[in-house]
Amino acid sequence: MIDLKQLRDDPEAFAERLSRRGEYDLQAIVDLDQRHRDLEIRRSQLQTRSNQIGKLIGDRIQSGTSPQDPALKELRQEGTEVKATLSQLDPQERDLKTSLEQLLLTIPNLPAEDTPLGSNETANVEVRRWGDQYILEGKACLPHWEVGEKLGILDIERSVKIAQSRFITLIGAGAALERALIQFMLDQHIARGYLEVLPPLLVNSQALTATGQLPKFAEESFKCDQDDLWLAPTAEVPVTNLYRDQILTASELPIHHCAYTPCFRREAGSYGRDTRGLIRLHQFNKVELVKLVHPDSSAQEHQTLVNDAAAILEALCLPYRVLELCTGDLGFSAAKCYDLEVWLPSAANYREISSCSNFSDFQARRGNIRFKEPGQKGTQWVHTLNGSGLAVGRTMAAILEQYQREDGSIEIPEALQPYLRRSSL
RNA sequence: GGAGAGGUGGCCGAGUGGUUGAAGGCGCAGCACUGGAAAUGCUGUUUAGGGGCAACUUUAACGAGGGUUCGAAUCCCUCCCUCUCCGCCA
Repeated sequence: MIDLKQLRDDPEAFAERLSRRGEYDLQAIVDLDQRHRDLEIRRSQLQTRSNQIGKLIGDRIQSGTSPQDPALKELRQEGTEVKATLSQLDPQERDLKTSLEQLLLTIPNLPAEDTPLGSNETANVEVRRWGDQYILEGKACLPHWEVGEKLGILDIERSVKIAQSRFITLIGAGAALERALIQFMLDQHIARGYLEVLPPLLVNSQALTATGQLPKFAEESFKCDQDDLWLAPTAEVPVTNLYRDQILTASELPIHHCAYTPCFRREAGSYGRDTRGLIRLHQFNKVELVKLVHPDSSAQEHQTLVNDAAAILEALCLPYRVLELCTGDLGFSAAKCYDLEVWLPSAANYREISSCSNFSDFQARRGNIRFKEPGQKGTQWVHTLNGSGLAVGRTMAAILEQYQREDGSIEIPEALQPYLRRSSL
């Protein structure tokens, strides 16, 4: 949620910053806010009078006046009249407030001051590369799904029978490899101080609204018909919402969580893209990193988040690059975002494997997640950040290609061997 | 699914119509005591919105919504959620 006061105080500056992302109608919000406040002033003045009358009558009765005394009749009369007016203004004000809030929920986060300008992914900025020495140009390489099927470790066709396209079944060593990757990633993150959680995979509308998937992106998630429950598109949703409506103390920050969960996405609008293999599935496994931090340290926490995700790729000797997303390519809730892209030999290109975002106070406002500085008045919004650490299926894809031998067998990365208890597939 | 209990401040927990934003405790902050700390004592400590340069002021909030009343945390209705027991299932 954007900061309404910030918009009110300097609409031009606000509009300029937001326009770096794209076109949004702020005027409707400004107008609605003005109307709402005008009405609130009138309503609360009347309410004051109503409260005074109640108090006056109470005081007189306390000091001995009979409740039936005719002197009270006039006051009662006025009270009734004021209340009648109030009963008209009240719902009007509430309607304005609701409309205002609904509009506010559709406005994306402001990009950070230093987020690179640009309207689409071509303007993203490469920050660094790692592992160039592992990239073998011109290496003969089967795409991971072909190698996988040849080895009998993944089954795409039969998965369609069970569910539909974009679902996959892992078999034998494939299942074990996926499990080993999950365990390996979690162990790495836990060793770096992240507290593991295993949250519910179904989340309610309030939770999705807090992290920003609702109301605008309802078609991206699977919905349960009978209940107000959705299949979580990412662990970001349940883990961040652990803290919804909470007031933390400053000393509890930062909070670092890691979580392995399956993720469910409808991938509406991506028909025809990445139709083969492990890259784009309706259900995939992911280890997620989630942070709740003090605003003062949020930029630094963002850097370490990226490093913690990248550490997995380095431990697996998978070449990658880091992109900083431009304003036009930023996700709805993000103020700043780095993508990690892993090298996929079959495509001879980099492919997103982690997205590390700083949401500043945007999700905290929507989810009402605050903290208190001991001894100080009032509360502040926490900053939330998260990133994949990593997308497990895509990691598996990268390994099946990067570690592919000429005979089609797969070498197991050294770091993973203790988990899989074998050195090749 | 059947029966019962309950939802109050950062937390626990009192409170059944009139200065109750709400006793008490915990926690937290300040002060005193101490070489320093613990313990102890005293004092303070809800949040959100509006108006105001500010001091300040006003409104709202005791699960949610509605009703009764001049006045509701307290009475009535509806809904939601949690817990316990029974049944069923993993």
